[in-house]
Amino acid sequence: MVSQFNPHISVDCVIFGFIRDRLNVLLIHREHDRNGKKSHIVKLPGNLIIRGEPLHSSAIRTLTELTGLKNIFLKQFGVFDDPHRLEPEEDLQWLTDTTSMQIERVVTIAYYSLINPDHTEKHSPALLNEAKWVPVDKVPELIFDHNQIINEGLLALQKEFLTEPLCFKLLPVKFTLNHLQKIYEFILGFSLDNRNFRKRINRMNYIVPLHERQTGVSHKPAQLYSFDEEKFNELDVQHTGFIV
Amino acid sequence: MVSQFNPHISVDCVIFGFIRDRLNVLLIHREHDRNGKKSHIVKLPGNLIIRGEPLHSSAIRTLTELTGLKNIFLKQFGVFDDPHRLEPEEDLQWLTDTTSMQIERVVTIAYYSLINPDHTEKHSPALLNEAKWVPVDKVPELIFDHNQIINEGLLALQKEFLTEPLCFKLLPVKFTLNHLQKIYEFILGFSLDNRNFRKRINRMNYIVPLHERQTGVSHKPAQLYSFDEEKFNELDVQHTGFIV
DNA sequence: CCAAAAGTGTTTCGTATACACCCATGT
DNA sequence: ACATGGGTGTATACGAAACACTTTTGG
Repeated sequence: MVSQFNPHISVDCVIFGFIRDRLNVLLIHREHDRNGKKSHIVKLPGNLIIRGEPLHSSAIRTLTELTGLKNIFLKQFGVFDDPHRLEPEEDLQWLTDTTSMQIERVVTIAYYSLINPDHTEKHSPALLNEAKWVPVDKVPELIFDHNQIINEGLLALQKEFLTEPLCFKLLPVKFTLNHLQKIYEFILGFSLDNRNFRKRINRMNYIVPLHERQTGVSHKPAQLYSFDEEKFNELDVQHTGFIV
Repeated sequence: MVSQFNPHISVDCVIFGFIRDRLNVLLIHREHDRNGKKSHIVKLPGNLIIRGEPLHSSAIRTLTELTGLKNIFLKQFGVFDDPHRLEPEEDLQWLTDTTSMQIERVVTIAYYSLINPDHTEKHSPALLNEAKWVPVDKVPELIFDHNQIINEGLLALQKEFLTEPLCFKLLPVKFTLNHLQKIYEFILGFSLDNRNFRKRINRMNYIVPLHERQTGVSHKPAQLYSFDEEKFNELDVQHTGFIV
């Protein structure tokens, strides 16, 4: 029987979500028994592609299984092809065991994805079992080159955050300006002046104040805003330096 | 006998060079006979990778064979994986004929490269025969999805041109400011005010005037400049908006 | 009334933009 | 002397940066 998988190419996803003022990544934790020897592996969500499957579909498949979300933002940011990336031997063994395939070399295409964890299907079996949110600055040692993939994904994200309106993928539809600012500060790694930040935002007519305020907070409730994507796209200005 | 090639993964290179105020791409022209039927194909430089070969090495191999250049700037910008990208049938036939391999599906990793055509080995056999410089706005119909690859490479180049000092890869070591400006204008697709452009350049202490001027031109000879990469790297400023 | 976060204005400085003419060289 | 591209200065306007206190709510 010929396997449904293409054993030469895989897709890995770095899924970012912002939880309590910190950027987190979704990681898969798995126990593995081999000849009675137990090992615990932590890895990025991802899989060998199915024969004839577009890479993008493979990534979507992985994400939907994990989060129950449709319409996920995905961005291909790199290719990891080191011929020795599947070492050490025991990690490769895990892969051959779980796929039951002879694996020679796998080139993986890496995507990052931005989601709002509040929107995920909290009771998806994957999220309850294997998948866990981990702050980006507390990622443990992962299998293969997955630590490197996260690092490069983060760099790509930081770079594109400067010029594309990616922040709204991490935010709820209705958000406060301070929440927006926190996301920028964390991802760019430096802090912004609150007054100047708000002045910049006010100049952007595609970030629109709603007739609505926060509720249930024990302090002055903040004005809620939303992102008007249509208005944003109308401006065909070159977005060099979005926000900052 | 097992082929040396990995029939699942290839590398294609979009090689840009600036010739007479225009951006050009290096394309491979090849005649192909099949059962007495001749066809003429035009394609990007690129190949199936060799088993166990890093992608970057494969790209370098292709480029060095073509241009005789060492130390070539290469940037991976995309992955082309459409399961049907090798259609139509006759194009796929060309590939199976020339590789003598059974080809199922090939995912290609695309790189762009920036070179100064003056530095290429003019008498390299490849440049004399198959390879030809073609202005980017006059690229003919290419095999497979190679037109799309060029288009996306150009978009990636335009984007990165705004934030990285890529221009110097296209220029000779000693260049004039007007030459630099022409490159920006062509690649970004709009024109720049000469006086304001020079003012910006003057503020960059890593673009240094030499004690040397142009010779052999029938007009006022221009001041020559060079790029001081060390000085540039010392500034760890965020280069949002390099030049423009 | 206290804690906690929201929200607000002014000044200073630097850079972006717009714009038109003279200069040095080869032929 | 003319053709060709090289090279220069000023005035205006807008946005970036720096900076500290008052407001509104829930507990």
